[in-house]
Amino acid sequence: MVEDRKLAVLRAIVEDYVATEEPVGSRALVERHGLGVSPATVRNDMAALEDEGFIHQPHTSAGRVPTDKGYRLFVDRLSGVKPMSAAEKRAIATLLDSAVDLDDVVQRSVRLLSNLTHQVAIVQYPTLSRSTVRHIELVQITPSRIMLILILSTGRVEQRLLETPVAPSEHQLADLRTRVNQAAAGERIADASAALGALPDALGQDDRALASSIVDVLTEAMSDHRSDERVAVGGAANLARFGDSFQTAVRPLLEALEEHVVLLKLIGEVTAGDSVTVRIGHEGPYSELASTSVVAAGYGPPDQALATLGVVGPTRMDYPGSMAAVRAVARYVSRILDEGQQ
Amino acid sequence: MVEDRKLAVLRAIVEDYVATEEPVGSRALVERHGLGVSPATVRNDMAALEDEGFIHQPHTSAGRVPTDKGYRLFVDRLSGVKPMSAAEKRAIATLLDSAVDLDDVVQRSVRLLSNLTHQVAIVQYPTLSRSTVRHIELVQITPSRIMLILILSTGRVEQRLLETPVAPSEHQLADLRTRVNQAAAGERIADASAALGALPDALGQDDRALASSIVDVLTEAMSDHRSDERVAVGGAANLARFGDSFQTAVRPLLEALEEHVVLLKLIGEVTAGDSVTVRIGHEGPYSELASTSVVAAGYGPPDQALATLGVVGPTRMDYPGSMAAVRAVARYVSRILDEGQQ
DNA sequence: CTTGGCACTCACGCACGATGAGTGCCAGTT
DNA sequence: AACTGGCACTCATCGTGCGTGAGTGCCAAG
Repeated sequence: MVEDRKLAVLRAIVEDYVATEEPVGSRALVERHGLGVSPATVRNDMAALEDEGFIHQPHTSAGRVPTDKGYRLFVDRLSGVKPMSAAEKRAIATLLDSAVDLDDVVQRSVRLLSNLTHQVAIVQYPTLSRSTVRHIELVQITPSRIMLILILSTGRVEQRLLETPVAPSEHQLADLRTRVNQAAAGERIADASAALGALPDALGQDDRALASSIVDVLTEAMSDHRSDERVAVGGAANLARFGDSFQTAVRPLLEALEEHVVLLKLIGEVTAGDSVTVRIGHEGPYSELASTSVVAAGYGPPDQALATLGVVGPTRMDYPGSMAAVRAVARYVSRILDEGQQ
Repeated sequence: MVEDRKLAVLRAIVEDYVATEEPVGSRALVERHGLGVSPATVRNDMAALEDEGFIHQPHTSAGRVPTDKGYRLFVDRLSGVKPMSAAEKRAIATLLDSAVDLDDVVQRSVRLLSNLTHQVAIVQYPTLSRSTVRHIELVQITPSRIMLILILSTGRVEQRLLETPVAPSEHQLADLRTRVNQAAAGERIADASAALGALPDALGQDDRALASSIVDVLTEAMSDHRSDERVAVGGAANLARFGDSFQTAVRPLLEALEEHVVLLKLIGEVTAGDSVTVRIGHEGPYSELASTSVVAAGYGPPDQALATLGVVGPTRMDYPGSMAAVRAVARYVSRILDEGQQ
């Protein structure tokens, strides 16, 4: 089928261009890949592919380069996900298994992803919104200061310092500790906030002021969007491999890497739970990043994605490999979190 | 004095080169700066300066460029610290004053420093070693799991999860909580570790196993060097301004930015408490970073530096401005920490 | 010690032509 | 209808040569 060969040609162009970083010509194509036709035939196919917008030549008498549309077709229909080697799987497992806490898991994942893909890796910390309250602790630091510690099911710990005008008694504090835990422990963030909100009214005059300031701080900590926006970034040194187009491509990306909100928007909008999402060049929300692609996946419990992770790189990147790495890491992290939570 | 003018010429060369990024010639010098002599005179001085190793010409018929030795002399004797403007001081104060916790202070400082200097900023989190234990909390999460929370005087909170073979009783846990706090609260890390180590022996058979595993985890958390190595990095986008020499200068730096140990070594070794340390080019410990300079200062209580912060940039950088910014931020952070601790 | 003058060096920019990779098209073959 | 060989054409790249000018070093005079 001629149509099949055209797709094979596109695949070959993408693979060669990704490998060599140079426009690929008809002769080189037939030599490197074993398509059993002559360069002239390939040229015809190339002309057709160019008409359809899948490839593009930088200038006359140069080879062809895939367009964003070409990469899209490649990713959707021509590539599949390259399976990870057993050694890689083992490396992932052992590295992540030896993580000691949530922060460690996230940091190791970033490192892992950037090492596996040789690209910039981004891992979002698990969001608060879907997690539940595991425990609330009130600790008297000084007579006029209480530290509130909020422990969530994901293992995240939020702490807040509270100044009190009058020093509460030991007994009073113990009572409050019991009450807030009864109200909030085991509940989802949203429900816990509501339950806590009703708490002060049920108390006597003496406790009410203290209780309500504690509740205020706790609800603030729960709704704190700062935590939702936390991400870890790694492998920025791989940007040095960008080759050409430093100023046009690397600089905006470096800037984006510091704007965590931007990063989250890049990585986010992952559709289903397990599948890997690929966003190619201009498909993304930022025009400055038109020459970068994003490969991302959600992680967390099977039914609900807690957060996302992924890699960012030039549109000319190894999609099958990156997709495989992202998917594998996402799965392992999900499993680790699941075990840690039981 | 002719010697004085030579120094003035050196200063002018450094300033112009920093500003324009191009080798500076004799004519441009006398025009831009008001030295009341002719280009020929300046040329003589330049020749002398070159003989002494303070400047260097990339090739015949090009202007002069400062050497590391030239920058060193400039920093030591010719520049002084450019005072911050009132507006800048206010910006620092308001930004840092509105930080909510230790992490926030550090993150705001990084942002501040990189914005003020247009360079890569690095802030080390306060070290554990000199801080004291404020409180230890034991929280029963599930029957077989205890969460240990270690609160330090710097505001840092370390948490560890502990699996217990047998579920301790509520009363048992409360007793242990009291004991560990009696032993450790208020003590320095090192002393607290020692005091805790002796604790299990003073207990009855039943409690001893549990106590010793708790103590083990706590001492591990206290001696955990991971925490000592934490740093925040910001302003990496400023690397895009490096102009030439991307591969030679930016890449190793990008790599270093991910190796926090390397960063600490770069920033560290700050001599006195308050003064600003400058390390120029090859003076640093890494040959790959020969074309970068570091401006750093310690912060913390007046007598003892808790940690360091600073900026990293090309040897061709605005030393007076950077030194001013680093010093100002270090002072403000010290003050904030001091207040927060009282 | 400073200065004007002068010869000299050499990076930089530009034009020019040769080279060759790669293309598009067409006529012939299967 | 699909493939192939041939051929003319385009054009980026590279090396060469040359003019220009910024900048220097040196020297003799002030």
